[in-house]
Amino acid sequence: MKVSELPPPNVFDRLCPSRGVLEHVTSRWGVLVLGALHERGYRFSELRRRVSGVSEKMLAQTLQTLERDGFVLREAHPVIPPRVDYSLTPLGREAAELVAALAHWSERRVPAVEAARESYDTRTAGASA
Amino acid sequence: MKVSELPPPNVFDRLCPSRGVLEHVTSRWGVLVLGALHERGYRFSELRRRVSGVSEKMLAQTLQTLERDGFVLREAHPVIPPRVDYSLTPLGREAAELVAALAHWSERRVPAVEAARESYDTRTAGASA
DNA sequence: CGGTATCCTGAAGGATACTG
DNA sequence: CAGTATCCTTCAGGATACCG
Repeated sequence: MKVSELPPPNVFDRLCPSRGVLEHVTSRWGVLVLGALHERGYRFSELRRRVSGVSEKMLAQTLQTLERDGFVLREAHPVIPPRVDYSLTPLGREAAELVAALAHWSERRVPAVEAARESYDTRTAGASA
Repeated sequence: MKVSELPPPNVFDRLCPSRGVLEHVTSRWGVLVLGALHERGYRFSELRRRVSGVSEKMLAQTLQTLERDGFVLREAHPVIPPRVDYSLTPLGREAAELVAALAHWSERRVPAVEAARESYDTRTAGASA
């Protein structure tokens, strides 16, 4: 007998598991952690400095989620003081490639976006007067 | 005289404008709206059905943000009943390409992620016993 | 150093009602 | 139909304190 026919994954479907995967990868800190680890491996505190603005709590939480999803490899070394290295798995590298492309695009397009905002604000100004 | 030397945009910097651009593009509903509009233009209520789970309020708010950033073109037709068409600008299409790639990747990798989660949960089970 | 546990606040976001 | 306005709830996420 054949395996049951599952509906094809569809991120636009609220209940599809792919929606959750996408949300983890595009989460506020997930994007930046993947982007950073795409450069190289980092220790916890290095990563905390690299991803400016992230709290210890959110970094730990984000790393756990990414590790559980199979994107991040966590290596704890039993030394004193403790040392934990984080890096990407092959699966995580795939995600990080795409995310890094988006990050670089955002950096490159800042001027265009700022121009669009100014234009929008001008057009919209006093519309409610 | 030359224009002032601005630091190169860097998403890892909490204060860099590119961080905000990236956050708009990767926001919960922004990703899906860009992904949907990448397929074709949509009317408001069509879009609301396409992006399952989004509320009227969040869809309107997301569209406004994306329009202001120059990603989305809004065309209101003065007819009764009202009709508004949304589509991507050239800039928005660039973002949507990248976002759509990420969305499709998420759909394709669901099995790998689910396997990783199961493995993680098994490894982790009873670790606190 | 690399976390976890607890508490607490603000902002995201849903439900509902109303309008052009 | 395509919103806006209002209210209310939930929860992401920051601050702090503590542990292995």
